[in-house]
Amino acid sequence: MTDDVERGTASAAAQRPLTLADVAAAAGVSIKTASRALGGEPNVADSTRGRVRAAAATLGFTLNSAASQLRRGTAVRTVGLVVGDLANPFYMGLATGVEHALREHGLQLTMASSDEDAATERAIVEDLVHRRATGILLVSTLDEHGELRSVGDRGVPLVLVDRAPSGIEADAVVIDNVAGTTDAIAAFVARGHRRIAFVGDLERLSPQRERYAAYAGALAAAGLPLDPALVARGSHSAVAAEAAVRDLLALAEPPTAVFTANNRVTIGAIAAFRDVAHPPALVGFDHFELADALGITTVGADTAALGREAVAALLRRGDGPHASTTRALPTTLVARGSGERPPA
Amino acid sequence: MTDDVERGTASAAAQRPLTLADVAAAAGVSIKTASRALGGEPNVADSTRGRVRAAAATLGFTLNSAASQLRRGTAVRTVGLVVGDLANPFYMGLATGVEHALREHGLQLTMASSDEDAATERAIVEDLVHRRATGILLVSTLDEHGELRSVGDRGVPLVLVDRAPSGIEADAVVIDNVAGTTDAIAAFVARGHRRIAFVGDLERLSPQRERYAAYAGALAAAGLPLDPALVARGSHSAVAAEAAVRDLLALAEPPTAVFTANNRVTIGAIAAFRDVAHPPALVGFDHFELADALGITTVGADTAALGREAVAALLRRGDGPHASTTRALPTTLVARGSGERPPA
DNA sequence: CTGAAAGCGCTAACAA
DNA sequence: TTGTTAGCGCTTTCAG
Repeated sequence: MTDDVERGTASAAAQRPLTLADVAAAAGVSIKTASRALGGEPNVADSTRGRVRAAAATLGFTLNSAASQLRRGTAVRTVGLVVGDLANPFYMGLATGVEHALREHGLQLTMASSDEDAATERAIVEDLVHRRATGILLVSTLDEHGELRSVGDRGVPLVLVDRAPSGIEADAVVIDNVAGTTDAIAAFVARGHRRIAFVGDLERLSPQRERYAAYAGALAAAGLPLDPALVARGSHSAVAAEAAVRDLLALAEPPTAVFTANNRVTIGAIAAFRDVAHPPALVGFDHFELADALGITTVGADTAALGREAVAALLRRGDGPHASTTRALPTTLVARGSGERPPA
Repeated sequence: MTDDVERGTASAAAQRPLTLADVAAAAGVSIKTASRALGGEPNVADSTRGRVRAAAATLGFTLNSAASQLRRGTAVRTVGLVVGDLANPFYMGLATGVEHALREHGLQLTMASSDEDAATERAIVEDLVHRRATGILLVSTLDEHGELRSVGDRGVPLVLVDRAPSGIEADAVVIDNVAGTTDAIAAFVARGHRRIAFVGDLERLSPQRERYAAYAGALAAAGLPLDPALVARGSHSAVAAEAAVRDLLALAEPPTAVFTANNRVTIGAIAAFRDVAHPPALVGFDHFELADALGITTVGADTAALGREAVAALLRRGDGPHASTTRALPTTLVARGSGERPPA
């Protein structure tokens, strides 16, 4: 090791971390005065403040937030948003709504992705609790949320987003999946479709289960049979969904209408339809920016509103204990052509 | 004070924040043993660890990361990614690449949006510096980056992403905007286009300036005049871009080809073309998921690779000082139909 | 307006 | 395996 040599050089960056004491000494003031000057407190002579700031800049010093937080007993108010996939536009709309709502309350957002992995989710949540976050908004990848009780027990408000709580009393903000799906299937039925396919994402995700159940229910309500050959679940990527839809199209009796249970699956269906002369009718769950340009009929909720509601629930919880609530956001069905095609 | 009275009540939530001492007392061990048990250190009897954990759970205690961080002198290694718009898929691809690269190095990601606002950007960066982040990846909304010198001076490695540094020596990872744009315009020219429009985002963003300059250069190289009527800059939303493109289409001599200088502008152009029988050729900068399904020719870089490169640059910087580098990622032109339409 | 002393909650060092 | 002591860097008293 050549540490000593390196240490010897005069100018280079400080080896020992700088503290307020160093700045105070350099500026010729007491530690407390330096603290006041740098912390933006009043009652410091302008000249003193300038001298301290200059010294800090010269030395390359910055306040240590861990120390000030410890002494103050209160952190910068920060809310954590934990999602499953940073590349999914659904979460991005959510994040945008969350951020704007937080900004109105002077709260900071810090966002992390669990990559739909339970262990990663746990680590992220644990870190937020240790840091005494002002709150946590969680799109949980867990099947069972009992373990999350400890979050609230340790004083950090938690709101589950998009996925309904299971095995726990917790605030949640979700989408009215049943109404949305029922509307979509009913519209198909009204147009005379009788062979309506369902293409979904992973079954363990509660919105997917709700959408599937609503699909089955809507068929039953219309007196239509639920044909297992027309059901494809578990496509967690657009590519997988595309393959699933191709399989449906290759059936001896293909569906005349396809319901895709989230945005990724819808993208897959669009890809699968590309070279098909007379594709089935298509309605997808989740709105997306290019649906308009593509003429794709979608049903879904306002994701930014979902984010705003989640923040509102969090702040309500922070105000004091009360019964847990689950709010379901309404969906709208937006006709853009693909969903209105008649049976072949 | 009525502390004694309050303390006397049995059940309710603690008023005074809990500390390790409370847990240690409840578990009948010393503070240090409690620390070891909860901190996951070795050399604690399993029975002891269990007792301490149970006590902590009962009391609703969790370690205070500010205190442990202060004592340890080192935080959880966290990298901050600051982007301008959480809803832009370009940033989401970037975030995905960043996250995966960080995960390989055991680093955590925390992400925040400046909303393209300079003051917000400053506040976020300042907070990351105070928290002694392991590094900052910044898509800066600032025109001039001189003020960011203090970030590095205070010991936090900084890498500028997507936008070239100005007025500062700093590591940066950008896209080869000149090559990408030149390729796109050259392809138009090779197909016989002579009236090629440029539709861009805000001029103050350096990638936009580079793309515009490359557009002008490519026209000159082909011996074509730069017609100001065919240039529309400053569309920061898809809606604004749509209007700009409509204006171009309404010209007495409309363009036969349109180059859109980023993904948002491309979306606007697609919308503007919707009801047009014979739209001009279109090439857009930035790849996007639905380009395939829509048959839109795009030129762009791999955004996930951009994120990985940014992390690599950050870690290199963290290893020790060296000359600043700017790396430009190569672009590819992907023909999907819209760009290959001949002049009307 | 400025300063001295105390201590926030935790963990590194050293015992035992 | 467990306990004792000291102190991380800052801000809060309380005095000048």
